[in-house]
Amino acid sequence: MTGRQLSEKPSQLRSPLVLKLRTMVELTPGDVAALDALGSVRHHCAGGQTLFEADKRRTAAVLVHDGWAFRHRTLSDGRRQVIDFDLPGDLCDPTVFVTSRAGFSMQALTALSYSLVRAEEVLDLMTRSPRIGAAFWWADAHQEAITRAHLVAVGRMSAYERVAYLLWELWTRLRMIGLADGAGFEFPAGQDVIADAAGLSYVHLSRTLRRLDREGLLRRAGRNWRILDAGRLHDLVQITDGLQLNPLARRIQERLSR
Amino acid sequence: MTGRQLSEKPSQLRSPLVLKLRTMVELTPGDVAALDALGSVRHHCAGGQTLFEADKRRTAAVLVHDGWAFRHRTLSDGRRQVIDFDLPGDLCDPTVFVTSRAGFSMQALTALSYSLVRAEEVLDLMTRSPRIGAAFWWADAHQEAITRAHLVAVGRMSAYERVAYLLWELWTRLRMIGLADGAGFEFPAGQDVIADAAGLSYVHLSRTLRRLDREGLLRRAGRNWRILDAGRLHDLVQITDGLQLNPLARRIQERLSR
DNA sequence: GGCCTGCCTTAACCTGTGTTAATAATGCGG
DNA sequence: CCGCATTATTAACACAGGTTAAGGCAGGCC
Repeated sequence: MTGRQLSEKPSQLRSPLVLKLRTMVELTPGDVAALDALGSVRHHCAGGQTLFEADKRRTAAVLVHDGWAFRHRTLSDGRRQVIDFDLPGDLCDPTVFVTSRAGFSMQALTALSYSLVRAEEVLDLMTRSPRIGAAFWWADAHQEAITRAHLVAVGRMSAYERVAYLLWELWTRLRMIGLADGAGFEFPAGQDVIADAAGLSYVHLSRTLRRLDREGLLRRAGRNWRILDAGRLHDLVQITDGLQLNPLARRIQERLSR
Repeated sequence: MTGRQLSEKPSQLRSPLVLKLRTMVELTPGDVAALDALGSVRHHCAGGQTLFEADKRRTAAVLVHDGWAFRHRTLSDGRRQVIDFDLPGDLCDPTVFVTSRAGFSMQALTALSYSLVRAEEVLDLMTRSPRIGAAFWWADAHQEAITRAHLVAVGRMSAYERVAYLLWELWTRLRMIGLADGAGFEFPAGQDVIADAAGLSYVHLSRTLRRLDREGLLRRAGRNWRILDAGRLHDLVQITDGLQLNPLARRIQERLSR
């Protein structure tokens, strides 16, 4: 829409990748330009499309610009665990830069606009700027924290708590990128997918959502979900680390920018 | 024991950190010397000791030289999920280099010999050598893969499969570092800890281990566990990624060493 | 050697979640 | 606005795994 300018673009027009990495590591204008270039070629696909599959070789990460996707692993008999949802600005997964095979499959949930970030380009950038290396590593660590909390939820929480946890996580992440407000958010996933994320059957997920409704925590109208009682929801959740951004970044930045 | 020599030390005397990182990224003698220095101060603690706690600030990672530890997250009512076991050579967790608070607690399982690797030192090293940065990042990505597979196991596998999965994971990792052979391994954890790793009650874990025994897959004598039928065990497991080392490293190395 | 203490095992029982299947919404193309 | 296909809900039932509690066994200590 707006032409590229020589000076700083207004941040609204920045690639979501830059916005995200920049929250953690202070980037020089040169870094920003290099990162912007990474996300410059846009691809599109329809909802339901598979972007890559587990155990296949890969040389590029997927940077989501617009739409939702999810990553999952499916066992030979069809049982499926959704690892995580991917939102605009998410890099799925940064691990590809140091690893050659995907540990999971990735599928678009809605129509998706994305870029492919080639591992070689990132490694080149790393050589030139340790700040960029740290920023990508941080993005990876952030995902790791999310996965870890997910493991705790699935391993040790009841269905009710687990679903609350998932809602909380998504709501928090969406608010961070301006796609949700204090009231709630649009959640484009079907209950089968949500159930596979929570490690529940879709029947029990439905029961559980109904209970959240009945008890006044959540109200749904189609894909529009409203949080009615954030306080009680948070009480159920307990683990909220892995979601908050992390102030050590300032320290990293000082170290690396010398 | 043996004095430090000017030339290459025999690899048996190398820090397990170097051995591990080197499997992935080709390191220069300078890199190796720098990494060796990281693990030079040894600390010791008794089994059961807590090394750090979730949500507390940290500035150093723990590098295990000898003994077992585990990382876990405990909910306010005492329910506990073991995230992972830490074996000699493991860096727990590399995430600290880009993150300021632990997402979990760490506890020694046996008497432990370890070093503290300060984030600042690693960041300094990264500035000097992108290879070292990539190596640490890889170590982090490797842990992430393990956690992810663990999530799938806990979320979507039956108790029987899940325990098989855990055994397989530990056995594989122990063989990689020469602490297990084709027959089995020493597993110093009590059943309460193993149960919390599998996301099961210790009673059901006991039942499940008995079943593995009854069906001829596993035989235990105290802490000594022997795998009797690796083939059938592997069939139960399905997911084995995250365990194999990864040949992309060669590519990284080429890129970074120019 | 006997006791104590901390595991591990077993049994009986209970409950949360899965399964199957029928019904009700919802959304979509014509 | 109707009919079809998909997705969500509900109900009835089954079962994996949790809970409680009672032994058993081994190792450490006096």
